[in-house]
Amino acid sequence: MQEKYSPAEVERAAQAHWEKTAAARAVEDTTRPKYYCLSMFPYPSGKLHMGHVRNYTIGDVLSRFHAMQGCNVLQPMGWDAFGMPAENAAMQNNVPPAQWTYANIEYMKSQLKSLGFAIDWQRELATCTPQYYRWEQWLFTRLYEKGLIYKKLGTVNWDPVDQTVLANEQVIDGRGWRSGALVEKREIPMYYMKITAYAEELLADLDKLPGWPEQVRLMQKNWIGKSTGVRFAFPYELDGKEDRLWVFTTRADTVMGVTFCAVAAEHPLATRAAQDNPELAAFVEECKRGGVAEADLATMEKKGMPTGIFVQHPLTGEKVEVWVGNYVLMGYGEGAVMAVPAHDERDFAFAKKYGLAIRQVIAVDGETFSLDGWQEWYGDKQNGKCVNSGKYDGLSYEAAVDAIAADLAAKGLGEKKVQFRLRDWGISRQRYWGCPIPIVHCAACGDVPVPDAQLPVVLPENVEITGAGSPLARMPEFHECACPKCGGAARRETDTMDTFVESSWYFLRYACPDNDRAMVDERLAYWCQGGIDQYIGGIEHAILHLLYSRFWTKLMRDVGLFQFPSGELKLDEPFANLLTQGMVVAPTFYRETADGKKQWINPADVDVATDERGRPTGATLKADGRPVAIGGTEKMSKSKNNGVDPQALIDRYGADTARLFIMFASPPDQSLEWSDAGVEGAFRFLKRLWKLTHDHVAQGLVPAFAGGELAADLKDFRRQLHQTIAKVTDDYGRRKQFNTAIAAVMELLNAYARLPDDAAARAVRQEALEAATLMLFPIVPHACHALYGELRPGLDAGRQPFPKADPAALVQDEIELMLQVNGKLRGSLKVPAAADKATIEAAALAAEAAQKFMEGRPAKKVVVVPGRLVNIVA
RNA sequence: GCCCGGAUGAUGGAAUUGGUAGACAUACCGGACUUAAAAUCCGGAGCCGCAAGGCGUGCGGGUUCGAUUCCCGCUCCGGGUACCA
Repeated sequence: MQEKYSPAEVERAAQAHWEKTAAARAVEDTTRPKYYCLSMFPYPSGKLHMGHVRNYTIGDVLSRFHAMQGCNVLQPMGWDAFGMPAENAAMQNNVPPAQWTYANIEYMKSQLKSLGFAIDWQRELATCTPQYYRWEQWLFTRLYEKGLIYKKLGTVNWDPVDQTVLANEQVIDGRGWRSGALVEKREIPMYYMKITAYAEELLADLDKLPGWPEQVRLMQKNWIGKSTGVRFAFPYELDGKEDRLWVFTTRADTVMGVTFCAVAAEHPLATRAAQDNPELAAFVEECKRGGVAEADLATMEKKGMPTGIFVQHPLTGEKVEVWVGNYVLMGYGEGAVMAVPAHDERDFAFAKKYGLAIRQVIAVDGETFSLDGWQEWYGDKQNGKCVNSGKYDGLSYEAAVDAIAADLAAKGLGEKKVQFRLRDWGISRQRYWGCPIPIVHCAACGDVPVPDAQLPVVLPENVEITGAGSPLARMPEFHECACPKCGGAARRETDTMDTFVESSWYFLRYACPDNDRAMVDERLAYWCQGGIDQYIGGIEHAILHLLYSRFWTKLMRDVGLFQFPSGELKLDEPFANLLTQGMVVAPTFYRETADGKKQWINPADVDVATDERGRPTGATLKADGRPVAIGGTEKMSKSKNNGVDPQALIDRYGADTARLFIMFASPPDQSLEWSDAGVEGAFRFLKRLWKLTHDHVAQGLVPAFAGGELAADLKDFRRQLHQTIAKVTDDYGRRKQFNTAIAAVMELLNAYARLPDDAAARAVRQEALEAATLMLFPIVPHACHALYGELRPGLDAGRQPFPKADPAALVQDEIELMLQVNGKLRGSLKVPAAADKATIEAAALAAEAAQKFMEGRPAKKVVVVPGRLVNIVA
């Protein structure tokens, strides 16, 4: 055995062995329990970053651990290959997106391989290949025919200079990122998926997911946002025609306090009023400026202007003026809201600003209403009672809502309605690098889905990206086509799909990536029975990706795709267990260019000066020594250029050290501020493990301890060994917390190093090293493969069962209890493990430390916590 | 703005169900080995205090024999906010 630990050699040999034995190949096998361990597939941005290493190491640890527990493990990997960065790169470097993407995939795959993950590469898929996306197009046409996909207008960010639609990320302070032009809202036709038709089920089924973090279920619940309210109308007459202004409210109990209504700039009433009011027309135009991101809309200054149009209050008949408000959005609900300034904080601020009437209709006992400022209780549903509300006076929230809804219904002006915050999913993108939407537009036949025989609609790969409009729209060879129905000249849809669509079903395709006749086949029924056993990915996907994936699984179920000749796969929810890893965050650095844009600089290219508390005080660019600005600490991303490439770490210390270090740095669900301080420690630990094994092996192998009498110190050590096995098993299996598992093994090896250097200890040493290498194998598989091979020549560490704790070794005769007086730690006492409560109490009261701090007072109470402590209250 | 998290020594973190706060590491300090250094090994260390002891888990309150853990109110940091993925 080599005396020195040399990771490069060890890792090359272990990887060659796994390659030769096809160790990671997953084959359906009904004789063993399956364990489908899925990590979120990466966007091929160029290089791996630390977030990837963390994500995929967690997946690999769980995969390898479960394989050692006897499971048939599937750990696949693929590429979320469509997306915007490829187009940006194309503009910057003049390389077609496909070429850039495939080159990135090749490099990142080599990085993943060098990290030694037990991935079944035969199942690799990339979403940008027609072999993959043809099935997405195929399902699209099915859903279109079922009415689950439909067309309507949607609002987008429009860059008037580049003549293109911008992503929210590309709108910076209301301007286009490249042109610097003020962004406008524009309404364009888009395809929508009817996710709202599944809102009830998506909400209810959250209860079927005990293996998900409560946090994520709560976020999804709030996102879906089920609320019961009242949809009702304000009647009005305009231009000689009678009509109704519809609104929705969850606070129908306050309807008597309505003093005005507000509509979106695009609302028909606003459009009509603007016709003969140039000032209002200008305001409507102003409202259309700016982007569509919710965060911007919610934080901007609320502005409004009266339309001069009045509607009738549905209960009192009173005249209510209609305003245009920049905070009301056409796409949400009715595009109009009722305003009750006395009991809604936003309406209150608006009314104060424009001097509109504020009418109190809710009172809470002991509280005094004032028009001067907003108080929390004004919106209180729990304790409020109606006042100034005529016949509704004195009613509680629920009683008032019921009575008012009934009265509105009697007049035919409204009814109770369940409403969701969740909106239908707009999937059209005016971009090139995405899956083409399989629709043909025919003047005679309308929108015609592409027939199966003509699928896939292949995305042309040799294109030039200019950043202005969609290249597909400029390619007649792509969009000129014959109508599948009538054969006449027609135009192919040039929009592509949201890339969230590809990531909504890739995990099902891993079961059968090679099937060119069907989207999924029977193999799905094997791997996905009961759901995917473990899904691991970043918490940033808690809502969108996970909600869309849940939705698509239900769609595929309802299209009948889970019915196989061998039986039906019952699958309502794709992911049985979810581990959301915390973000790996890093500081951002930038310089402003002459035209005021931020140029992001990688942390690796920056020197940071800190004060004595380690806080950054300034930063300079390594290349020129001149200062750079320090931005926020954010998740590692391509757009902020703050990703840290793990390659330098792997090259210097090896994959095992990188894996060990990132697992030891913090528990997986916690966010992690990147710093490589401590990498040396991880490397040192592996060197130490190597040396301890070497020194033992050099004295000749002995059989592992298998029973018999031991001296007290060896007995204690064995107890620690088996406690460690129990703890590590629990940490890997139930807790999924790896830093504490590593710490426990470190402690074990610290104790090992203190064992006496005599013949009696050798069998225990053998037992401990075998167990330690197997316990660490899931985290540092290369080193442990080599070490175990030295300890047990001819045996393959990865194929060994995980060590089992021996209950006999865990037995303890005497235990130590902490001794508290009045809740403060004052000493400890040793008692027999079997001692009863009375014995412990007596021993505690007699203890010197207890006597001293009781200062002669009698014990009022003695609390005994078995196995832990005694607290004397004196 | 809204929804969801987080905050513990100089640093990453531990304390699993309300029961020894600071395990295990990093950095630091001291010692051994060495001509010397690196590597390695051993030891020290929350803060205040000579000690006895006191204080201490972002801040302010509360519940409890006992609170890092539960409740109420804040501050700051991170994630999401529907076209970044």
